[in-house]
Amino acid sequence: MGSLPAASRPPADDPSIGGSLGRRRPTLRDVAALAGVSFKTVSRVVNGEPGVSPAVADRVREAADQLGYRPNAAATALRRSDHRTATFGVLLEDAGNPFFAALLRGIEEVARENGVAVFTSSTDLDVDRERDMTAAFAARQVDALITAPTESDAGHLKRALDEGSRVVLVDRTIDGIDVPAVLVDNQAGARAGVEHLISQGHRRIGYIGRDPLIYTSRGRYAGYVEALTAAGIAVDPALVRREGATRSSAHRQVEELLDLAEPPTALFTAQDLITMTAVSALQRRELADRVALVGFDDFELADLLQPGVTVIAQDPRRMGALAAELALDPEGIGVHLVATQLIARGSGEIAPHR
Amino acid sequence: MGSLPAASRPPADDPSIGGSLGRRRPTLRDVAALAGVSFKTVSRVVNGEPGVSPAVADRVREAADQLGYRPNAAATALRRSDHRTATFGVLLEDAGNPFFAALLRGIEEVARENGVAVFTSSTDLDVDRERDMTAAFAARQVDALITAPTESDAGHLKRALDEGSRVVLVDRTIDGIDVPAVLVDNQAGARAGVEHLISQGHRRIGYIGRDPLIYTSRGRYAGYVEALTAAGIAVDPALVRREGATRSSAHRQVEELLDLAEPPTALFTAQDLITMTAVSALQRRELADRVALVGFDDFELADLLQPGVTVIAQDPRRMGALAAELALDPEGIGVHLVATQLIARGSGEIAPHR
DNA sequence: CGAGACCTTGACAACGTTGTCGTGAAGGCT
DNA sequence: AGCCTTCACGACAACGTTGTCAAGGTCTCG
Repeated sequence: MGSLPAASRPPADDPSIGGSLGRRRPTLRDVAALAGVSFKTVSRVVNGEPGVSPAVADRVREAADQLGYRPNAAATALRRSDHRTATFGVLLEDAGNPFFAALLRGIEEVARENGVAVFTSSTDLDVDRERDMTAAFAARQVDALITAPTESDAGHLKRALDEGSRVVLVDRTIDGIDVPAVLVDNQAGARAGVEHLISQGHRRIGYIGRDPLIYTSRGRYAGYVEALTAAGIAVDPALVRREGATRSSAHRQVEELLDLAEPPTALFTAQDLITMTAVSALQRRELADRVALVGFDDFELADLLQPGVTVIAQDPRRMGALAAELALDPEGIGVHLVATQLIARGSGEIAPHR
Repeated sequence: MGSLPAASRPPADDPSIGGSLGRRRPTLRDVAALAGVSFKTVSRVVNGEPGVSPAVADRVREAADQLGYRPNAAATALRRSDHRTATFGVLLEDAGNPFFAALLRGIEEVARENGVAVFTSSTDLDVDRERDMTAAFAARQVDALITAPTESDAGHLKRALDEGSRVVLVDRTIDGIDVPAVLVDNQAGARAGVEHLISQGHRRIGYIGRDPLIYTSRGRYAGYVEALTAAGIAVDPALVRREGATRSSAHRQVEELLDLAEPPTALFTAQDLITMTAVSALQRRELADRVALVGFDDFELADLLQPGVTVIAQDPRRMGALAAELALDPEGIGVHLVATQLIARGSGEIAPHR
């Protein structure tokens, strides 16, 4: 939205200094000198503490505006007894993946509304990187670390807790640590998706997921098994692929299933990138209209493909917002489940073909 | 060894390795006490400064490891004469948009390799939000601010410069400030896209862009005009829409063009979201095979749509990496152009229909 | 009109680190 | 042997802020 430039406050009216270099940032003492009070009084005014007469407070505010005073965040963080920094660290698998990108936006939104700045980093499921960034964020004394942990020990998170940061898990949880979490019921979601396929008459349903080390992968596979079992269909290991976590591993596994002598009549794909890979493979083989497909995670353009892709949609933005609220609330606790939703668009409503 | 209450501060000469909660973070002094040296010596070892004998250095490192010492970032930032914080601020339009998400990943990558933590925020083109977050990042003394500025005055960026942060522009530039920038030649890219349509025989080519306040919108429109003019085709204002910057404004404008009594035979869409909107509208009207389409920005699944969508692709990840390198290099300077590339996938190769 | 309570303000220490300088010991040179 | 340099290390100030406490003034009330 092209909003017009709003009224802008000019910085210090100091045209004398042409060179931008070397100008020291004004401190409490500078403001105090200009206002003719002690620097502690300025501190009080800036922080809205009581005990300053209105007249003095006005004078101080004027001086602060004139100099363009801004508190030094490092000094504040260093000195405050509660060690609050108004900063979160967010550690997700991949900020480039639309699911996590939306999740990040949800966090950002709530953080901004509360004056909190957000550190971000992507782990790409690399445990070392995760540990390094956790340490980097903890060293910067983030008030909270919001993370989708890679499966490993929780030591680094415990340590972050020890050092005074809150920890909130999102999308994934991990044993050995008791912190609030925002999750979806992966098992129920996947079960609903597979049941949807079964209700179309499918009995040979392929499953393509990611490494069982990933928390979400386990739940989704359990939902697949549960749906089949409930329908009296035996789980055929030949139709199950759950290795790796990359595009190329997804690609390979999709091809493997379709290359079977007796290929599945439907596919359940357990993540957005896998679903896209499956669409690609089905299209290339001109099977998009013959093999049914339901994917976990909604994604952009799913409705514009031919056929539209039926998905189990999450609400990552909401998950992020919820996680941020838990991070803000010192009393925040417990596991919060966000609902999934089946969105039928065509690919999941294809009847079995041989 | 349980000092239970958190209120009192235990003397730090307690080398027990118990995982007690609320444990105060060890400081230089704690390590020094354990190693039997002065805290300044520990500081030297930690920072790899010379002037410490190997034997003492080993002893110090051992003590630091045992206590799990980590430097306090706030104290360092406060005290250092160069005010480096090993922190960047990144301010983009929308971390949820795949273009900016990839750009962010590019920045993250380079930052991580150099031990730099990254603050992120999305502006949604809101000038106030942009100013607020710039201020929030500057208050935290980021070493560099990497931003795709919303069109407005550069005052807040100048001020960030004044306060000692480097500023690097990415994707967009702005007048009144002389800082390094990573851009693409929007005009040349758009021109190539429109020429591609002209070469298929199109002469009624619609243009759907965003508010001209956005830097990239101006260049892309100029490329459209340039291509038409070079081919001797008059620019027909009836075929041009460039208002707003939202999905709904894009949607409305696409519909308007297609509703014309004499609609265009081809569309040039100046941004990924607009392109997706156009695909959606064309599909709904069953015109996807009759109206040609070239879009600026590549996007996921563009090759799987029917027809595949011809685009002018950028390389946002590389743009981000380049911007981060410029941010790291105190000598970094100048405008860096990253090439665009036309990727033909079908939609841009449709011949004119009436 | 005096005593106590309250209000406003300032002086000062402290947070954990880096930068500057001093000091004593060891080593090199004539 | 005497002097100067170098080396290893420590003492201390300083960064800009918040927390604690005390000083001085004003107000209330008996």
